[in-house]
Amino acid sequence: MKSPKEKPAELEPVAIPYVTYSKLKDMIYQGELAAGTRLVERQLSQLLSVSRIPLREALIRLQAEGLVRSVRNTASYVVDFSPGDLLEIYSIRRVLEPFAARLAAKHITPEILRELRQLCQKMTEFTGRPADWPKLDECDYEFHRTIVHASQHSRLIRAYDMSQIRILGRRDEYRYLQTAATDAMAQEHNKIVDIIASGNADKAEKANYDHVNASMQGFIKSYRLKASDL
Amino acid sequence: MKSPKEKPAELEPVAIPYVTYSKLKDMIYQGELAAGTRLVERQLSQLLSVSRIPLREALIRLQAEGLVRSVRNTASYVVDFSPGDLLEIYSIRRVLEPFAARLAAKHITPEILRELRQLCQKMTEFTGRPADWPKLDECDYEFHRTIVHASQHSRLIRAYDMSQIRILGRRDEYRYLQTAATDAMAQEHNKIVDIIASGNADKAEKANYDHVNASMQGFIKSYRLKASDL
DNA sequence: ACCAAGCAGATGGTATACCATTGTTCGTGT
DNA sequence: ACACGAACAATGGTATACCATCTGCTTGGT
Repeated sequence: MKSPKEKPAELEPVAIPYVTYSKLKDMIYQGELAAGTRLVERQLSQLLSVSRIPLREALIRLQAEGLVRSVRNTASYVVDFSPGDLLEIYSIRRVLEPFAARLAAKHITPEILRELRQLCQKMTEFTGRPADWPKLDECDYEFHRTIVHASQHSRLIRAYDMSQIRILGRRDEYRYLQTAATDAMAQEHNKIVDIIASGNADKAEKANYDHVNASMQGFIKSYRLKASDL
Repeated sequence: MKSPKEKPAELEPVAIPYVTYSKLKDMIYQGELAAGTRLVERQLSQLLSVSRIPLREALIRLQAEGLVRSVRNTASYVVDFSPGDLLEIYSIRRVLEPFAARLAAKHITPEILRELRQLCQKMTEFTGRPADWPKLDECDYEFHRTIVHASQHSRLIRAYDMSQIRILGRRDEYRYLQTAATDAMAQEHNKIVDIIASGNADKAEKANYDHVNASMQGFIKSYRLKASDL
């Protein structure tokens, strides 16, 4: 029960540096802070109504995560992602996600399963409608991220979260997506959930590999990249 | 050529927060800061002759890297690694390193190759001598880390560096190592280098997988763990 | 007209000081 | 004797201020 006397102010139940970090991260992924933007500390701290200390902590975290690049005694910049970077991201996904799917198949719970099915359902609302493809990509990211977290493998989760995978949905390379491809993607997601639900680790691993690989090959084709290095 | 007039002091050519971070990291991996140690900021900053600001930056980085755990408004502690954690580390190695070996086989240069052979050579000095097995483990780590860096895959490198893989050499679980096993390990390293030198990506991937898997199985056996989850 | 040196403003880096929170100890009342 | 609470000590969190460095512009000389 609450104490009868009023609490003084209940200042900030969550840590200021964390919300600052989250806000900046969202601003970057939402494109509000475009690639290459110079991040001026005093300016940003004023914008977010915090002082420079917690702001700097947020920047350090973003730097560790590879979203911000800092030049000593000069400035920090929002990193830019080249097609080569995106290929790197696809290739690391192709390594991490199948393993995550394997573990998820072993640790799956009804709650997570329900969450995954909801994300699948939500995704079907956006298929076939080009205008909604950014939302579809966000949905795609959430789906795979959920599987990774379901792996309960802390280092795998950290590796995943530090790989800027979410940026794939921020690019306009979904121009290679065809209406049919979005439907296929949704169906593949359903298939992956079914396999995870069945507990078959080997099949889950392969299904997730094939799924990512398909996206990656589409991306390569769309950008006419050479994939021989990966 | 140097300027004729004396430079004032040439204060700190490298960033203070970075050397602080490096020093703390080494102290943790060398066991100088044991698992569970409470890290008191004022105390540590005095010990390392820096102020709290750069020290805190170092702590933030270590926290992001998973070597330090911070409790809000209370303290930071050096993390402790359970056998389950070590198993996690082996399992993530088994995912990351084969991919790294695959890429290394494609990007290998004579310089890197020479470095790898040197590390192999250095390792043979320690095989069969139980007293030197900690050094051998450090050598082992350097070897695999070099391959990972040779992959030239920035996200893979970051994932690897954030997975506390070096801690495997800090544990005393090399009690499962037999003299014969250390020789086998050195020979496997040589074999991996040869395969990478040959440029055969598939074989390099498999060789590295088998190598890590062997260590992992030895560890599982030694600790009587169940490996079914991984 | 162009280049270089230096000056001034902007900005990141760090030290200090103060605030907030937590944990502990000591004292008081039942 | 025990339990509760109040004050204090220790310590992490943050704001402010100052220092160092970099940048760009201005000015003076060739």
